[in-house]
Amino acid sequence: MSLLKDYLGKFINFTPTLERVFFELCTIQEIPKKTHLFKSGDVCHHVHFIEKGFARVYYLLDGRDVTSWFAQEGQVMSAKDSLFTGKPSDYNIQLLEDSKVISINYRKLESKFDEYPALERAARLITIESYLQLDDRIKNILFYTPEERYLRLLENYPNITTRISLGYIASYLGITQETLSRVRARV
Amino acid sequence: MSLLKDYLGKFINFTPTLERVFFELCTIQEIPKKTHLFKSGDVCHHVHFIEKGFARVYYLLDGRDVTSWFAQEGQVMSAKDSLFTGKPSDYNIQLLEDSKVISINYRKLESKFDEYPALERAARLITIESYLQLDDRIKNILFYTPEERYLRLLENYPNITTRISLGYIASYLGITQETLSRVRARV
DNA sequence: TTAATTTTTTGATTTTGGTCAAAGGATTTT
DNA sequence: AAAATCCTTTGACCAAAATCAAAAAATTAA
Repeated sequence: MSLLKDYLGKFINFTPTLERVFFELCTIQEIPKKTHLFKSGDVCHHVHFIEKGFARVYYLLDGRDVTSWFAQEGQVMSAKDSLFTGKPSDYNIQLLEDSKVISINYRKLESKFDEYPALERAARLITIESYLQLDDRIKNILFYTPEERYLRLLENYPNITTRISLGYIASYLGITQETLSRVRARV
Repeated sequence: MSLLKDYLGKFINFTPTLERVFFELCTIQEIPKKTHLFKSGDVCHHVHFIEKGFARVYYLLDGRDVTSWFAQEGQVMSAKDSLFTGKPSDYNIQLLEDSKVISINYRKLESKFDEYPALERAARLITIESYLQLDDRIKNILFYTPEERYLRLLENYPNITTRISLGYIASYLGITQETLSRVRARV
């Protein structure tokens, strides 16, 4: 649990009570790679925190498999389009390595907000963090060439090339794997 | 003020006290077109609500002017990359029509959250709305062709072509204005 | 109303990245 | 260890959009 406590520490000052209330909403699991934590079309009720391992969010559009997000140790992920709306999601979540995952029941968390405003504050701040990540992603897509996008991804995930296969990285960058292979040959 | 009250009504149940506290943070102004509400490099402390008119968020990258967001009557806009971080923004905000703008002091708003959790809740829900808008924008860019993106934009802003010049729309769609002109000729 | 400016369209050409296909490596399974 | 599968690279060709340039249309200012 220690990575999760570190992560949340940026957003909340845990009292013993708050800590107990929060961690009662969590379940921890060891899950083998390739497992799907979530499938598109379902409604998402959980936020997943990666204690160990690597996961991706992706979607399928007329046969194409497009990765839209990665999460490694110390990061959260969810099908937020569904989590925030209660509607079925466009996204899937899949583990790319054997992982240790803490899943937080977001519906139960929401139900604590009236009693524990500190939890609602943490949720707000984490939503802001998610917003800023998306904003960065859009800047990347709109302002930079594929080569620049690849280099910037490597800054955020220095070891991604040893952990994640080329095709997933390419689709995250919005290019084909052939193009990424050529970019890589150049740099 | 009535558009703003309608907008906020989706996120908060105003008591007379809350309403007074909130609207004390607001200033309303009539501002001529082409005025900049905000310039990149500055730190943003306000959220702007468009009561009347049209505005865009854009940034400049080695000479290119790229529009990243539009807001018309009933919508909010801000340089959120700065608003949420306190760092200088990459974005500019400019009015494209003579407008009536309500500006909300976000720093003062934040300072009310401890005393009025309902305000923090509204802020959280509006942040979620912003997140979902960005998520939609990314899906648009990654999944659809320029022609499809244009048609989808028209669904959200049916009258945009009569109000906003082609170049701004093109850069929002991630294409050149020549390409948009040809797309338009086809449809 | 005319002149000036800005916006939009059209054309020719170039560039970038996509597609299709196949070969080479690496990893996993039997 | 061999076979099978999966992942990555390379090549030839193609398509979409960018770029450069200029003309036409619309808007604004004089």
